[in-house]
Amino acid sequence: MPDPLALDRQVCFALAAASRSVIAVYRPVLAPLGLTHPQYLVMLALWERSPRTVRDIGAALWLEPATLSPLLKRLESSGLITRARKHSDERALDVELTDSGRKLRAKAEAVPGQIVATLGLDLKELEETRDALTRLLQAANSANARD
Amino acid sequence: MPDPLALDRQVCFALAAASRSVIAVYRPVLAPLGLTHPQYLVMLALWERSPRTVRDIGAALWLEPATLSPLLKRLESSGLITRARKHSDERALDVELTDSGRKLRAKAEAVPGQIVATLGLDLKELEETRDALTRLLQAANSANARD
DNA sequence: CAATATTCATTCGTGCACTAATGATTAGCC
DNA sequence: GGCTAATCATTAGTGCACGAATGAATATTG
Repeated sequence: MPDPLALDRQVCFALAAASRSVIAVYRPVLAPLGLTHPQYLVMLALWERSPRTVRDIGAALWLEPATLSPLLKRLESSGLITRARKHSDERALDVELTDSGRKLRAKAEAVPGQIVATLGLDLKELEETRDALTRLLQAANSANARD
Repeated sequence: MPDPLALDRQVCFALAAASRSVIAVYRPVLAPLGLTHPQYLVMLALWERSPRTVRDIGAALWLEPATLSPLLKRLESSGLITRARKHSDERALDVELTDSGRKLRAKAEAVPGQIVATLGLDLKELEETRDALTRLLQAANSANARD
């Protein structure tokens, strides 16, 4: 009878460790862009659509506004975004790309290829893993919403 | 032509978001045990073998000593472990379970089942995802060791 | 055996990430 | 129109997580 508490049988351990380790692969790749990994994800969200509110970005990335608030200030002081209250609703904050922020996209386009090459994994397997993770994310989000 | 920077195509996003969201599922389950998720992983490592040094635990969990040092102090003040210099090598620190720490294992045995039930996912798919993540972890660790 | 290098844990500084509390603004309702 | 409730971002507080620097102890090497 296998031990259900064995470390190498835990999904949560494989998940947490893989997440940290893959982010570590991104670190030297993103450093020349002046971005951390969470900042990179925010930029991906803004390259898809800008301006967006803090809440909207949080919904896309599954991050709390409390997490984004200081992060966005750092992106602002890096000159990649602007932060300004929405005219139609003074509670909300419009986060918008600057020219510099838009320009950064060209450099970022090389990132995914570099990561895949560094990992040295089959692209097909990588995409299957991503889809499995997306299903897991949905299941976990449903569970968290139920509580 | 699909956009390679689209958020929902990024493995790193699915990975990071799933990791955070699954840990959020653990939170209410671990709270009655007085443990955070990283603390839970350290306890798993110690239930497999005790005493262990900081470095040894770090190697098992892929965590830096700088991360573990304060975490272990918190586990010590919770009364679950003891911290003492090794006699054979005064540089190293022996981390050892207390009676209270050993006893906690009984309660922890219910955790994996609760999580799987809450996620409501097929156990077989979950194990396949775990194995895919383990391969990804190894690939990322190899890449990080190469730099 | 003595100088040097390595190893181990810790501390410091920075940056997430979450919960709970706060304050400002808007929406809903009588 | 004014009360109440909901919504939005921010702040405070706690706990990871990492790189770099530190200091103590052990290995290694000339």
